[in-house]
Amino acid sequence: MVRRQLAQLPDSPTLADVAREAGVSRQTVSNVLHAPHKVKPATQRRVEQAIVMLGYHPNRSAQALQSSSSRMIGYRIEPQSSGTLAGIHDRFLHSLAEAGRTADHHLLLYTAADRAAETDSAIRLFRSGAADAFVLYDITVDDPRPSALHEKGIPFVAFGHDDCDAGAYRWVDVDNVAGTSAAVDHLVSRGHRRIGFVGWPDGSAVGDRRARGWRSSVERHGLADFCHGLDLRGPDSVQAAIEMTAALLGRPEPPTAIVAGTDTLAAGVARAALRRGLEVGRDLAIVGFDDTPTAAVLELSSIRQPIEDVGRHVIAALLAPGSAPPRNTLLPPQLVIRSSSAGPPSR
Amino acid sequence: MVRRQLAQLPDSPTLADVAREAGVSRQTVSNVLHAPHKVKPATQRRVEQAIVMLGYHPNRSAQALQSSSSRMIGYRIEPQSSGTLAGIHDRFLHSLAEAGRTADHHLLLYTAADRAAETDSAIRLFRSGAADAFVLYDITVDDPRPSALHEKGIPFVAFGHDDCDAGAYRWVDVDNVAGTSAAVDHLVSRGHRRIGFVGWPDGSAVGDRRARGWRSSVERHGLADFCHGLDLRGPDSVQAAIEMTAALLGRPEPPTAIVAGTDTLAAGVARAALRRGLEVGRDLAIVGFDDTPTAAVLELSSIRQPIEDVGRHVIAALLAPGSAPPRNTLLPPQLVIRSSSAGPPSR
DNA sequence: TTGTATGCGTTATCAA
DNA sequence: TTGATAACGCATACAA
Repeated sequence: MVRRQLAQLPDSPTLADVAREAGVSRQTVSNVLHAPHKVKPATQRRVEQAIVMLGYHPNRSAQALQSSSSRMIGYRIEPQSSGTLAGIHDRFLHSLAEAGRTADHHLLLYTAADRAAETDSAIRLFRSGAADAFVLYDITVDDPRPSALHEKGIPFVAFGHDDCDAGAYRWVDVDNVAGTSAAVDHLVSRGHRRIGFVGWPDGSAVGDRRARGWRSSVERHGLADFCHGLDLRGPDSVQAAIEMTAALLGRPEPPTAIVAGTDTLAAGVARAALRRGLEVGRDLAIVGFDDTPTAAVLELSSIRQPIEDVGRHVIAALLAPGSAPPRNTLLPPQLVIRSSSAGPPSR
Repeated sequence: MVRRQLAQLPDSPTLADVAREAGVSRQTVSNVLHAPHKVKPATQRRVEQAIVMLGYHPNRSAQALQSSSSRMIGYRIEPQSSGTLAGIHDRFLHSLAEAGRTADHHLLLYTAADRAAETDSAIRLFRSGAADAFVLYDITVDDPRPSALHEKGIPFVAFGHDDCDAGAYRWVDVDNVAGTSAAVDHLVSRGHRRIGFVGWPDGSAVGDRRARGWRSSVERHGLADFCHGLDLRGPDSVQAAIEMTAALLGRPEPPTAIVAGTDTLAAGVARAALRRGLEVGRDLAIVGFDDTPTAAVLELSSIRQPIEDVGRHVIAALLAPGSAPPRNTLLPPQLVIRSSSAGPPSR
């Protein structure tokens, strides 16, 4: 009563209100919603009319309390999307939310200072019933989170995986090896033979796979000799890429094409080429990774991750019965060709 | 019992468990948490020990049911962040989540096909008690959402505002006029006199303000004659900016500097300059808007929105008592100077 | 097919 | 200061 007056608006109608309106018991209303076959069609219609008339919506807190399931999926959002998700984080988040919607689940966003705090928060959210399950992303080598959550019996699915404990938890990932591999295939088909790679230092799960894809494809095409020494590593920054590219282009036999581990690096490669007076796409072919907005702006070819599919698979795995064996999923990326890799090698 | 066995793990401890462990009543435990002054220090300690020992966390569903407040803030996430939030959406979302955390509130993400569906979803979420309040962003002229939510008595705060009904709801916004105005000031101080503007067509709340900032500053500096006809508009795309810039640079007296309404447009301006053989920062100065990652990559000067502050203010307004008069907030942006506007005009 | 009783975990009211 | 009881809205087992 008091609340009703304070808020200046009627409280939401409850199951009991609907029952009263329809002249039936609460249980009958509940049955109409959850087991319609148990209710006489006429009654059913009457109840449904009452529901519409009153604008009734089941109270999720009450449902959650009763079922001990909040239908909320926890997701930690980082200050600036890190490494592999930079530039496509938006798409991922939206795809998760969209996939969740179809199953009447919502995303619960939370923040944490670091991975330890992230795990702590997840445990607290789970124990307090605020979230039923979690999505982890940016899985690194020896990531402490999967085992921490597993130990507490907290359901989760990871976007990304570490080869070491790939079987220990459920994950969805994009086939990064196939990505850079396809980039090399593409460049080879354009006539390139000296194809360089600019990527992250060894030791990161994603970076290592992207490097491996480049190497394996180069070898498969029998270009290992041509590409010897054309594999440089550094931090994921424009500046680092500029320096690495300068080194590559300064060689006696410089590469005619460069595959970059990220679009940020690709942007640096392009910048370095321009500074040297080379025209991107004619004098030097470039392929980036992630198909970020920046790649589109710079007209850089790039490997596009099927993020929307990742989101769907993550949610599907999350809502699948936990007893089933982990069905992990590796999704193929797609090469988006733009002008930066359109032409044949000029020398 | 059954659930306990199925899940293979103990249910979270409840208030009753803590009470039993500490040898007190449930109410006493509740008092320790909410009104510690009512409890004898010794009892208090005993209860706190039991809480820690059992790893007790209050059940949020039960709290929500009892208090009819979910401590959830609804936020619609769009497929690709639109217009004004492109490139900085991540930062905004994180700042909201972070600001909410300090008040023990979380973000609930939902999706919707369009604005009508967005409003419908918000109403449903509110009525079902899933969210207490909402954040709206990308407010346009004649935005239907504020009035729709207001009409239903649903609390919300907007990021952005429409001048027409600026007093009708609570909002937080960045001073876009001040942004482009500062950009012009900066360019004038570098010696530029013919300063162009490339922006969105008239009719958008944000775009109009950015254009107005440019114009007012140009006039204030007495450069209206120099800048006559240097104000072009088109869609927010690289291609459009290229075309507009080509037109500007093709004039008998081309501008020596261009302020762009967004970083995307600024990227197009830069591209067009390069195609014409001009060096950005030397032959043509450019200032973008939003300080997106793309601007950083291209070394474009840009107006940076204080998104973290916006998030804080939005949450603060949301959690402030609804009866207080709307205190709207206009935050100043900040010019980030990079090489694209470093030099003086060359001609 | 429909109605009754009970419990989910918490907080507020009231007695002791 | 502490403890018993009711209520929040829903869903389930059970009885009619």
